[in-house]
Amino acid sequence: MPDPARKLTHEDAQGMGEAEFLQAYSQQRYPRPSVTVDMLIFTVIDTDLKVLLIKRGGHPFQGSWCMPGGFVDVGNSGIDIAPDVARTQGEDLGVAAFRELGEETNLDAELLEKHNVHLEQLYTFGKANRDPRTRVIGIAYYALVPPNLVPLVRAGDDADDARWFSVETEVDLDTLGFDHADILKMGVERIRGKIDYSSIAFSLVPQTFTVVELRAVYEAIKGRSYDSGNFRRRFRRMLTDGIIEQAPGKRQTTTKPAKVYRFKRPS
Amino acid sequence: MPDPARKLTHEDAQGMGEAEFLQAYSQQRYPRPSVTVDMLIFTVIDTDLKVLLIKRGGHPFQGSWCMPGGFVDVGNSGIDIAPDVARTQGEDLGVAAFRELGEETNLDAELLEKHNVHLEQLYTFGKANRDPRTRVIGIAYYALVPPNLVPLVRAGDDADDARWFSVETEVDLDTLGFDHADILKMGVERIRGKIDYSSIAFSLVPQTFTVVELRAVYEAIKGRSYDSGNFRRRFRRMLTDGIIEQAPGKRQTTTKPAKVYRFKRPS
DNA sequence: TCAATAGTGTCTTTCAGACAGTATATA
DNA sequence: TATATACTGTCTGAAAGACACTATTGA
Repeated sequence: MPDPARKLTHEDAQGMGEAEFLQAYSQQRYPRPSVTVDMLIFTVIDTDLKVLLIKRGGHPFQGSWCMPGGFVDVGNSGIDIAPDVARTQGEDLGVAAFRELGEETNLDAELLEKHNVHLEQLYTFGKANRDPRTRVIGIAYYALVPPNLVPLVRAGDDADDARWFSVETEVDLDTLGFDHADILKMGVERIRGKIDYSSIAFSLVPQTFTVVELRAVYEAIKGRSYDSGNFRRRFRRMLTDGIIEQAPGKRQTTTKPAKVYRFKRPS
Repeated sequence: MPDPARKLTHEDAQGMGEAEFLQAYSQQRYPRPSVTVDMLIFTVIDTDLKVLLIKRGGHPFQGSWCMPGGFVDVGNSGIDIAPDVARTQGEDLGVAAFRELGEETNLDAELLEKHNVHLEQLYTFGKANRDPRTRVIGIAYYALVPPNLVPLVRAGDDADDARWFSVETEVDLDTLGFDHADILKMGVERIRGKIDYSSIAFSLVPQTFTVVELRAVYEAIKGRSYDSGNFRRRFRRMLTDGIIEQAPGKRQTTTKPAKVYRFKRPS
């Protein structure tokens, strides 16, 4: 029987059955990194792409603006426990991201589901020394919050530790903590690419929306203007293709009211 | 001074300077997951997309075919060391993937560089219990190996523990170990999408190639045929756009020899 | 009735698919 | 000279950019 605090050799393992092997394996201790989910939370307000940042209260990067994030719950993996205590592996990665999203925005799971808040894995950042405390592997996720939920998010002009920043005009990439400038740049790139061949744009408008509102989302994300007529033609195609449908009611403005539409979610 | 084996509270940390905080922090112990890089190694041979799989020698999934992979070196993070020993954080994530690629293919770094073997992060798989031994976060990378390097890879009909499998006709998704079927499916999807707007196809042909050879790569990855004339037109456009250029020599066949071209790598 | 926004139609270019056809090497 | 493969050209339709134009509302 090998020393449980040392690595299992191939020879050790050879004669064991699977159950016995797993028992022996659980006693080992390898160096392991910390793992976090880092949340890139976007919205579009007034043709302007915004990201939610929080001000760090503690070291390191105390006082710097950062994307929110947190550790993944991995149960009792990798720590010493009594032999008769059951091993648990904690929460799925996507669940951790969803939980963090809820905690950081102060929106409950039901609301996030109901408004089809889009949550998707972006990339995993794992350079050594990206966190001075210890080795941290950070799995970045991005979320797209529709503008009508923004007033419910715990972040505003009053909160001095959580705020929406215009990606274009307010974020200072040079002073973001950790490697969060890299994460933000990659996140913007990703949604810029993805808006053309996916339905993520519909996650950044209210449940019913006008042609102009959808166009504003495209313009905010792409950072360019779209010809009104040409965009309408694309919109009409989505209508005939059954991707969207007209919804009852009209959007009241100061002048001519506009028809509203809704996204027909693929079931 | 807080107990170093317990979590630092916000109050503990409040009065410290950054250096003192980092010192106190390093003494803590949180549960941490294991982290691996999982390698999806592709090539195209005879208009057929192939993936490199290895047969597992040990538990779990003993005898099953799997994608190769290995643990990320995280230095001495997260383990108990004497206070006077320096903390190290190990290797970058991308470096770990490159190292694993070299180890699993038996190709040295110089050769991988010289032949522009493409290596890119795919996705991070982090469901709880995806590995019965302990909580494992697996960062999947995919590599594209040009066919002329394939004879140098330690994997062939003779090796019974490492082999190239046709993704279409030979891989049995139902018996792949762990969640590797999911990883493979996502990898194929990714290169299918990416071949249209990136230059990854050039990583799957020799340094100089004919129109037909490049077309074969497209057909293997997309799983469809391309009209010869239409594909040539696309090819001509790449030529006039300066993406590729003609190379000296011709490809000898049984009939009319074909011109060969090379990819002009953006510098 | 006028200003402002909603909404339509046309011309042009680019590019992909379908497919007919020409050119040139070897056997 | 036959045939296999390399390579070119034409017709059509889908979709985007540029831009002129009409429709409908509130003030």
